[in-house]
Amino acid sequence: MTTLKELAALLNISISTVSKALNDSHEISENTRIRVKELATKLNYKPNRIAQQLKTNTSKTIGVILPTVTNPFFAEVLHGIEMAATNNDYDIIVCLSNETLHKEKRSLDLLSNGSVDGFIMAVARESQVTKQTDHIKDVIESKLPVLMFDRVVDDIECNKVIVDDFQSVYDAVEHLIVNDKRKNILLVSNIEELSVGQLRISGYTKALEDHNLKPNILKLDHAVDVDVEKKIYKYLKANPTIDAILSIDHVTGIVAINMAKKIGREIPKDLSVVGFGYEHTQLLSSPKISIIHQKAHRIGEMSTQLLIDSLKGENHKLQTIVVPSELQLSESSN
Amino acid sequence: MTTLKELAALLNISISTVSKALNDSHEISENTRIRVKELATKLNYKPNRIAQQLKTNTSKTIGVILPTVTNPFFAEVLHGIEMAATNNDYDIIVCLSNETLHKEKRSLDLLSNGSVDGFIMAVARESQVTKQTDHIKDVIESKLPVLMFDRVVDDIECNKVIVDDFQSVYDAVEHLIVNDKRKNILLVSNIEELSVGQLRISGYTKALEDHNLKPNILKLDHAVDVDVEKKIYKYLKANPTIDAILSIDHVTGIVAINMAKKIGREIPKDLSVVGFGYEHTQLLSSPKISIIHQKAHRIGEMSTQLLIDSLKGENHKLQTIVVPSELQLSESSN
DNA sequence: TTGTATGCGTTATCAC
DNA sequence: GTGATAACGCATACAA
Repeated sequence: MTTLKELAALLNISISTVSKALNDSHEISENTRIRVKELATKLNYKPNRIAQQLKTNTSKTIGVILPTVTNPFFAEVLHGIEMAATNNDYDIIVCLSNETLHKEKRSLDLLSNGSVDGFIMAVARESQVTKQTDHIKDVIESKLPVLMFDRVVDDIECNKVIVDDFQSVYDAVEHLIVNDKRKNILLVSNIEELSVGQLRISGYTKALEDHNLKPNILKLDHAVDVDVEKKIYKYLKANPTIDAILSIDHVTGIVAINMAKKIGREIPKDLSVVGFGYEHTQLLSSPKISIIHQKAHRIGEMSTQLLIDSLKGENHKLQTIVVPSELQLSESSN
Repeated sequence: MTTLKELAALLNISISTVSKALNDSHEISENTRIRVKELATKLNYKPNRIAQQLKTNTSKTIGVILPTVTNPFFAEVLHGIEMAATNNDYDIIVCLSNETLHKEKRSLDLLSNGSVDGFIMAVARESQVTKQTDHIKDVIESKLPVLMFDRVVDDIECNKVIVDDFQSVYDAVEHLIVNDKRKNILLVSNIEELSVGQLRISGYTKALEDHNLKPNILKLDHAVDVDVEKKIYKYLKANPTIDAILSIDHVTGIVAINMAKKIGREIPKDLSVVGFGYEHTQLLSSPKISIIHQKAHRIGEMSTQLLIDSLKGENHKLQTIVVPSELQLSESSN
């Protein structure tokens, strides 16, 4: 890699002159500036990022800590983060907690040494369930800003970007009741221990209450495996009065459609199915599932922008941004 | 952040003594070493990573450039990369090319300034289609090692980790012919312009040739949208003699199953369906699709290990590793 | 056993 | 308009 020193030596001028010339300092003469720049491009000089970082004590890098990236929600969020970061000339270092406390802790710890200027994270399942979040507080106390999205710790004060989990489910359920005239709505859940799961269940329960209907919840293991099919199949078979299904994750809704068809129930005639979903979710089911589409990409973008703003000191008051979801109904034309 | 200087000042000893003590140098007395370490842990001292990087001229960071991360294949590869990197005490900086040449170029360029010690990448669609790969060659010439996986540029010499695209499809097709007695196998393709797509098509064509059958290819736009359903539906309707479908991506196979059911074809009785797939792919279809399961996670792990080995100078000869896929048949028990 | 000095590549302050 | 010098935080060769 070419350095300032090398350029200076070749041009027989001092390092500082080269530096200034490259940075378009007014002190430098037109002549030398051109000479310097020519040689620089010729030798493909690039300022050493590490040295700049040491000098300025900022890394222009964001640490991104995700529970997993094989879940399409987080993948899409990551996409949004990457775009926004790039647009602001930030890099991202990505760590995956794999839903474990210890990996999350380790990642925060390892990056809290100047590697990053701040963090964007969604809390690992284990941390959230066991309510162990001291490691996150430590980071914040060490003056490294943390932005939490989606899965959020209530008693930690920091910028947050969340989804309207309660409201979006409430609205979807209400739509099932009012528009589709459903009375027996089953909720299928495999994430009831997460903050988002609880919010979604609350939205469901409240909507039913408000319409004097009673809730009906089928809980599944959070490890999504083949058993899911069997359990849903059995349940639907045993409860033929179910006339709508609300899945609060992005896969059991599709499974439910497949199982219902197998039993011979007509969709959407005798059964409405709503799930959470993303880009291609609807393409994978036939008849089409209705989805609560979380704007994952947007969540990533907003999180990044909010963190970077606070990094620039443009935003000192902490805030919580709610990104609304969109209810995408299946087109009955299918 | 605590620094060596601060520790030294508080202990009234020199910086280098502190440094040596923390690094367990034999030169330092038991006594001071303990004193130093105690204070260090008390003040939560962490060596400034940036300074270490500048000093040692290595970043212990790998640049990972992916075409996208919402495709589950790349998401799973990323997971593997992250795990292997973490195990080797490396960080990863992730950039997404969004399948474009210019973003890929930009990412390589921006990180080629000391930010990373090497790259792991899968070539963007645009770069591969237009055969513009000079930017990659430039990086390699600048002595930054590049490892390419999955989508690979033949005339670039570097370490590579690829999938047995040709062979796995060949085997799958042969299985359809020999075991399932299929004679009219349709290939559904939306990635025929990618190297991997071409290899998969070759495997298909060759297998048919070897059994004196004739190929039959349905090409779709690579933008996966609702039209896919209609096209597949129409085709199946118009060609009732089709008795097997091979999808060379991870979504059109499921769509094909749904459309075939709609037409009334029985699976797997009169129609076998094989696609590419990952972790949860099979869960999303009913009856189960058979999948060629690429070991995406393993591809990520091996890529990372190979790159790190070469970084350590343990591996000077370039190699190409082929990671075999696994044909996962649908259990007819469903 | 401890301390001093130097350099990594850059930027910035100050003197010439 | 140019250059010498210091500093960022750390590691290490060398001196004491």
